[in-house]
Amino acid sequence: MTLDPPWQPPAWSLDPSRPLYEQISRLIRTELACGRLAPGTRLPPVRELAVHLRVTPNTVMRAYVELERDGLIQTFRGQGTFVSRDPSVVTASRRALAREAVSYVERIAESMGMSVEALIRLAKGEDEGGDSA
Amino acid sequence: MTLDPPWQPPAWSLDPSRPLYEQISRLIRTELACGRLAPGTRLPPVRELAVHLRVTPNTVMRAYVELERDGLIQTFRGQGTFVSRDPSVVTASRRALAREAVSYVERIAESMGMSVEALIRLAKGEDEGGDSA
DNA sequence: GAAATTGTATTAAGTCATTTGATACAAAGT
DNA sequence: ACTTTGTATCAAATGACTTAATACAATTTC
Repeated sequence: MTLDPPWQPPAWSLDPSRPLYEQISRLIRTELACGRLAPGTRLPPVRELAVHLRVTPNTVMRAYVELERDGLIQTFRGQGTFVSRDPSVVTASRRALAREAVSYVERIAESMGMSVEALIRLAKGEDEGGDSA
Repeated sequence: MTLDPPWQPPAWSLDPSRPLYEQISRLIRTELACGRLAPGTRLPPVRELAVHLRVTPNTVMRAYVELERDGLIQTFRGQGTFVSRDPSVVTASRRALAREAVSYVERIAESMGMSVEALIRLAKGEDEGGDSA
């Protein structure tokens, strides 16, 4: 019995706007955070994922290294790459992604001199003033 | 009577993480959006701002071109560069910045399979489940 | 009109991160 | 042994960004 494909990336979302290795690691990060990638799941071998994503094994490797540096995955020579079995890394990853995104809007909101809530309201279409009364 | 400095950038916030011209245009965009840069205000000459920011006139020019392409500023040879007098561009710029930031979090939230509100709550520290009752 | 100011255009070069491509080695499984 | 898989290294190509220098064009100022 041959090994069945361990996990397939959900979509072809690699664009040249940002580094490929970053997009790859972010993709896996997200899949892990939302539970579509269960703890302990085996990831595709670097060579295989490289072919699938049309990049060099080196590039996939760079993404894997980054993920392992952050404790999200573990690699074993000859065996493969696996999502960490520690369930806390999932929640940690969720938090990290959430914090990253939210702190981004917070930065923008602050530079524009408004609250995040106001920023969202503004984006959604309501007027901006607040002093219309 | 000599021309007094038209407008001075608020802070030295140029880092190598992103393109310089992008940071410059974003800076002006933000200043315009939050009203610190009034319509019709004259911007520093490319050469002057270049010296002030320690970059090449070319780089400042690239930022100005980008801003003019979006209708936020207008340039006149021999006169200088001015913020558009059209007050609607301010509100449009506000909206654009807000939309950009919010759509970013929306994208992240969606990829994580949650709402923006939940994402913010998660980032702020409360638990994620919601089934804790 | 001459000079200064300011925007615009062009060209060559240099820097840097990213990516490729190739190759070799190391550890685990069969 | 042989295959699979991760790891390491190196040279090269690519491309975006930035610098630097220079010249030209329009407007203001003298």
